[in-house]
Amino acid sequence: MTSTLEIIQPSAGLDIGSTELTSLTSFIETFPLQGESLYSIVFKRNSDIVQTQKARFAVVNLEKILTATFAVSATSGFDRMSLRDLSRQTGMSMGSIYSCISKKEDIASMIADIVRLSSELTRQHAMQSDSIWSKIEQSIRFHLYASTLLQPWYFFLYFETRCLPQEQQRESKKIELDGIKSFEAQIQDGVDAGEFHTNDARMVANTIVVLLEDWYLKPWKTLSPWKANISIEQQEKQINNYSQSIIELVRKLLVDS
Amino acid sequence: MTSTLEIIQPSAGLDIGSTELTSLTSFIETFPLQGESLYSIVFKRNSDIVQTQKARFAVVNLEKILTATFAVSATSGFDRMSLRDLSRQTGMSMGSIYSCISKKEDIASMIADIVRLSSELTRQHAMQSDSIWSKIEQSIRFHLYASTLLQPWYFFLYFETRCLPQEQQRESKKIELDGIKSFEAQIQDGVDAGEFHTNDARMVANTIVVLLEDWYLKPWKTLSPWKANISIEQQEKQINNYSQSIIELVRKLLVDS
DNA sequence: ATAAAAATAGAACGAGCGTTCGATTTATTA
DNA sequence: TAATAAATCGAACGCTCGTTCTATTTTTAT
Repeated sequence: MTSTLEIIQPSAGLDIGSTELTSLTSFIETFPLQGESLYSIVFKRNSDIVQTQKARFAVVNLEKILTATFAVSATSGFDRMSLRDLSRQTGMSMGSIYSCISKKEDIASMIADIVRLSSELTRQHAMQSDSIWSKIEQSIRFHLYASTLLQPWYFFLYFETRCLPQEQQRESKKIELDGIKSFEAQIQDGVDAGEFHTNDARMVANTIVVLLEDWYLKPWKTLSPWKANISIEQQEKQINNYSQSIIELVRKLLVDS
Repeated sequence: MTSTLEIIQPSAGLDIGSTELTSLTSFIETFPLQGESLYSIVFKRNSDIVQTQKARFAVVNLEKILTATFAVSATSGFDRMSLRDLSRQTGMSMGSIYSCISKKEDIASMIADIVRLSSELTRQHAMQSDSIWSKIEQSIRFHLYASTLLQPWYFFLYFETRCLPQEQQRESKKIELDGIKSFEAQIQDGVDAGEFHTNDARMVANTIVVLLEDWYLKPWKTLSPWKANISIEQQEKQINNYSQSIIELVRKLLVDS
């Protein structure tokens, strides 16, 4: 059996479009990891684990399982969530659940896989920009958009990393470090080109990353009160406020004085 | 039985000194929540739970239990840590463990209690400064010092909040929000007094808080490579670097331009 | 409509959990 | 030093967990 870790082939057929992103609405038009196709992707990328053969059944059941996992484990944690809880919440029998997974841990692995894929897409998108500043700005925007649409997924991976096999735990840490390094490199490029001024590129990079994390980790902060069924327009407004706040903050740290 | 939550009486006998803090070394001289006395405090504050009567035994055993809890749950999480793990790690029998606690959850409650107490001390300390800027700077320094000495405690509470009873969960969230509000109010004071310039005091406050959290949450970031037995001098150096970085960052956001 | 294949159901199993409790050892007191 | 109290021990209990497995139902193909 191939480990989930190895199956990551982010560029495999997924197109993220090439336009400059300026709104959540336009992001939604191109981002592949959402709606029904999200669970189709989960199904395809875990075909070695999922015993159910017909996509029609698998996609529906994976959605049930993952949605219920987010709901239950957000309050009680993945370890405390029993598969009987899951069975109750989804209305599926044990047998059905176990035809989508081979063991409980698989659920966490599938989630981790999608978040890693999303991170990979973020990186790819940023590389398309030409100017240094635009690269930074687009990285921030794309990350905020993606982590908004996939909020429960990002949240889960952050808090339940310890439920993954060690290899995947290390991979998750690595992704965060890569994110910091990537911002740091871009900032350093700007400094070298005379566009920015700072003597602590890493600190600025790190600040960006923790502010991005804060967005999906703390929906309860008054910064972005996460209501159940908030309208797209309101979401657009909030996310624009926050991305503008981050971008202005970074500009102050890099450009002023 | 009194709930752990109600027992918090931070000012009860604990003196935190009144000098301006400028180094970890000087902090260590006055901070009460460290060394042996830390576990004496744990014992006293949980006398309604701990069945062991003689402090001589209780303090030693509480230290064993909590130390082992930090070690085991840092990698596998509190839920996965069985009391048999704990028994093996501490060399204590089940009976001994259960004379310090009445149920597993008590361990988490005791830790939460100390972190809350530490947060309360931080707030008290900051209020002693006279100038606005000094209040902010001292809050940052005190928080970094305290969360360095109590790193496993802070880390545990952040990741294991969900193991606590709901009432205590809410209390933990509240403490973070209070921290943000407190910084925000101080910044706003500065703006009103004409000392600072910003149109987003909350964003700056929030940035400070997430950077402070980052310090104890991510010891593996190259920012502060957390070695097992790092010398006090090295720790002093690292913590000074980081606090200077935060303070300079805040200064740029509030003072420049 | 019938036969084959796939999906679903839920009872059953063994392992490991948190917790209890009486026996035993160690410490304190007179 | 004997008597009492406190601390420690670890086997035992009941329960819930992840997982398995066979019978049954539903879907698909002929």
